[in-house]
Amino acid sequence: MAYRSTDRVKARLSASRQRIITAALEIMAQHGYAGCSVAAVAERAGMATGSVYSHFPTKADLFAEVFRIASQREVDAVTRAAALETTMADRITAVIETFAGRAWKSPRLAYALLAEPVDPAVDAERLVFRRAYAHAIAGYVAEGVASGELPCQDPDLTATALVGALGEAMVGPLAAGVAGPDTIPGLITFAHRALGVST
Amino acid sequence: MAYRSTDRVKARLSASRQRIITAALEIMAQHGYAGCSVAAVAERAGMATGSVYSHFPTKADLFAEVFRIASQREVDAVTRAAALETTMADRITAVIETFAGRAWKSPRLAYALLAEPVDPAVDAERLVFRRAYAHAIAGYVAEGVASGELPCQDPDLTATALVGALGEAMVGPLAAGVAGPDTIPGLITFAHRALGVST
DNA sequence: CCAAGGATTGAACCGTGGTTCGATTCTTGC
DNA sequence: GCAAGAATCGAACCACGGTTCAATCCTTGG
Repeated sequence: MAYRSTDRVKARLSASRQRIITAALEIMAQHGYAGCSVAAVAERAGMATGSVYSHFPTKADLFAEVFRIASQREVDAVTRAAALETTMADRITAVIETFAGRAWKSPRLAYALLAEPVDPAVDAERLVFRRAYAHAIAGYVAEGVASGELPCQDPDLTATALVGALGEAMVGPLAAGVAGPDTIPGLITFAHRALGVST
Repeated sequence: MAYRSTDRVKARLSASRQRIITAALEIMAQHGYAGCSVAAVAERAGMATGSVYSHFPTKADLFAEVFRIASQREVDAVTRAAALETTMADRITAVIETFAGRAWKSPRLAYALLAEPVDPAVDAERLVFRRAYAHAIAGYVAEGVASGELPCQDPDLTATALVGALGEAMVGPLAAGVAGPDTIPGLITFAHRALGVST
């Protein structure tokens, strides 16, 4: 019995935490990190500004977690899509289509995750994001090299460069606000060539 | 005679401007944009903080110009190096070696130009920087496609992606502070494959 | 040599937005 | 019910750094 109440408290606590994080994600998707003042997040979460600080020691900590969650979501989507394919070519295609497709659907969020100016502490989390992508892709590359489907190469370097290429090709249009998914085929060709997929 | 004095004043004016810009560049190369408070720049330029504002209306304006100059320098170095070569393969090699080599020599400056958080107004200038690189590369690609040295492709997209790839491959190490020029050969191979240079 | 004009100074100002903290409300256990 | 304690509130606080401006110094023309 004693712990029932404790549990309830904890449940409420994490409920508030959750509300904060959700609010932050929604605002990011709508107005980017720029719109995410602590006050704005608190308001959308339906609480006072100060209350945020009983759940997170600092704004940077809050957004480090927010970025972590959002990034994980993206990476998961990409790896899930890639897992459905068997050949290297198809996997890479799936990676790009998923990555780019999701970015076009939530351009503001994509821009925030990829390139928007943020606190250095949050920026570090973004680096983790990019590295997670690179890591996933590096796995596929290594596999492809091992199976002979791809020429010999440093999987890590290739993957990093590929992430950079994708990011750059997206950010320009995303920042400009104008663009469509019409660059995707070109990107796929580029990636295939870069990896050395036998045609 | 009347204009002699005017000229002298102008000369002094632009001399101060020059000193400010030089100071800003030096501090950027040493401590990045983060170290570039107006006060710090003014001190290194040997003048009072307020004097900066008789030469630039705003900090953002000052650094827009600083970024423009630094970027131009980089792009020039790369195009100059590329111009010495004749085949596409050699040109791309020159581009990467120059770009990366210079970055390794002034990592703090490279990081500032490529990725460090800055005012949005300055960020815009950075976009110009990247596009200038991409534009130069796109020219080579188009040439290569026309001459049949490269397979058919959208030169702009390839160039943009390549700039992103180079940037990403550099920024990680640059941000971490630890790295050497040992990734350059790998990058060159990547770029050659991505462009479709016949081997 | 002297006034006039402009450049230079640097301390004070101010807007922004993250952070704090004492007062208040709500929940919990007796 | 009632006291103890936690969670919440939100207005006040504060640091930071870009910007301003009245006083000062130099140069220039007569």
